[in-house]
Amino acid sequence: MVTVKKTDRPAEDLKKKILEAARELFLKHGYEATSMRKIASAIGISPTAIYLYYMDKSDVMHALHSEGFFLLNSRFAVLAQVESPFERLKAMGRIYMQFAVENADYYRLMFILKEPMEYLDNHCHDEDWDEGEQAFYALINTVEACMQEGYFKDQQPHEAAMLVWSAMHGLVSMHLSGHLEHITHTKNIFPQPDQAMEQTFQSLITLMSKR
Amino acid sequence: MVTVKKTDRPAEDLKKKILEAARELFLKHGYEATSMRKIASAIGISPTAIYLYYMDKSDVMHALHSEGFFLLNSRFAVLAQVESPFERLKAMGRIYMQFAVENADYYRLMFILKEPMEYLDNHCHDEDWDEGEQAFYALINTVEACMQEGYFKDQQPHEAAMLVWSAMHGLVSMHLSGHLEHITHTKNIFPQPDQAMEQTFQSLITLMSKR
DNA sequence: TTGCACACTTTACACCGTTAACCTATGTTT
DNA sequence: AAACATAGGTTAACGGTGTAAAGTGTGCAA
Repeated sequence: MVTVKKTDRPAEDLKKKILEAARELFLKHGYEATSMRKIASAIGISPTAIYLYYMDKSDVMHALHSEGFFLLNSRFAVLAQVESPFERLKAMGRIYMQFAVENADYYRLMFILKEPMEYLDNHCHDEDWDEGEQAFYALINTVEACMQEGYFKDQQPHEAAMLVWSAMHGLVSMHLSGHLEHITHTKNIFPQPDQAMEQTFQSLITLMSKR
Repeated sequence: MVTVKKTDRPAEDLKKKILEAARELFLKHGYEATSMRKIASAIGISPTAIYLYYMDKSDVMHALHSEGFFLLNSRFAVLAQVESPFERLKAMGRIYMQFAVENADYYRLMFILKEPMEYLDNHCHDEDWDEGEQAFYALINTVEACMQEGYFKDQQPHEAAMLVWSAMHGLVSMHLSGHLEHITHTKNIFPQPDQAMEQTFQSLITLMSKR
């Protein structure tokens, strides 16, 4: 028989439904509020049925983890349009920042929570982080191009790239954790506390602009 | 009777014992592995007895949170010896980095985990974060002094200070989460992956050195 | 002696991730 | 057709979590 089987893989069908339910719960209520039991009841199956398709909770979350990197890289795609290296670097930072704010839970899963990282360590297939590494390579290349225009003098490309990433991650994660707002709101340090992240980002650009 | 009562405040005595047990468990096994039941059994009381002295788990953890800030500020004390503003800034960064590495769990509790922050928001006594804000003021002052020597040109002190803190926090938290090592080890980007954090720190100093 | 308040325990509830055992419908082999 | 095997679930259970409510014993005051 050569006809396409309707129910070729009902299994994979349920796997998708599980992931969809997990994503919906995760994006609505965050990591910890997304339990195996809730995922299961959302699609009307028993909690243990999930274990037929995923090894454990961290495996489910890892699937979302990968989705996040795909999303981020999709956003980075527009950077190909930006010719000037330094402008590209700035745009990259802005996209990164926007992604983190608009997809806070994804960001936490990708860069802050340790569970997906532990999954990678335990099940040791590194190809899953390829999307992440790919983005980092793009950053290094952009930094390298900036150096040819006189930026980041006396620096190594990979070190400068890591520095930029660190600064952006630090800024963004302090915003997401509430520490940034806590500091900027309680005392009269920042004239416009609401724009603390934006202003700090500008400050980074100013610092990097020096040649 | 004017004699000193032996059991003047057995209550506060037990409160201390609870905190000691919590600290020991926390520093040995981390936040999540420190449960109310384990704390209780460590000192031979029932789990619910803790609730006579602390509102909930986040309250207990908040006590350790405060300890962490006290510890960090103690380390910062030596900075008074450093006269040169820029040298002081560098030393501040190094101390911050060392503190994070040597007291990873404290650092997570202070700057990454959201539970202690939620406690502050819910129980709204801001004086607890004073130690944290104090440290940030010290950073602003140091940055301001650096500016008088020509550093951080075209920047606002509070913005530059926030930038420095963001960069340090980003660097340190990516180290603690394992992301930094993951990136630097898997591919041959960094010649000496083990010193990735140190080298990125140096890169920050190089960037800040420009006047 | 009675009564009461304090300090703590016991019990209980509603969750959690995960394992092991069980069921049942479908399809295949004998 | 009858027996069997397997896929694709289920139910029950274990050991854990934070926390609320009710119960208990002891010391002290009236």
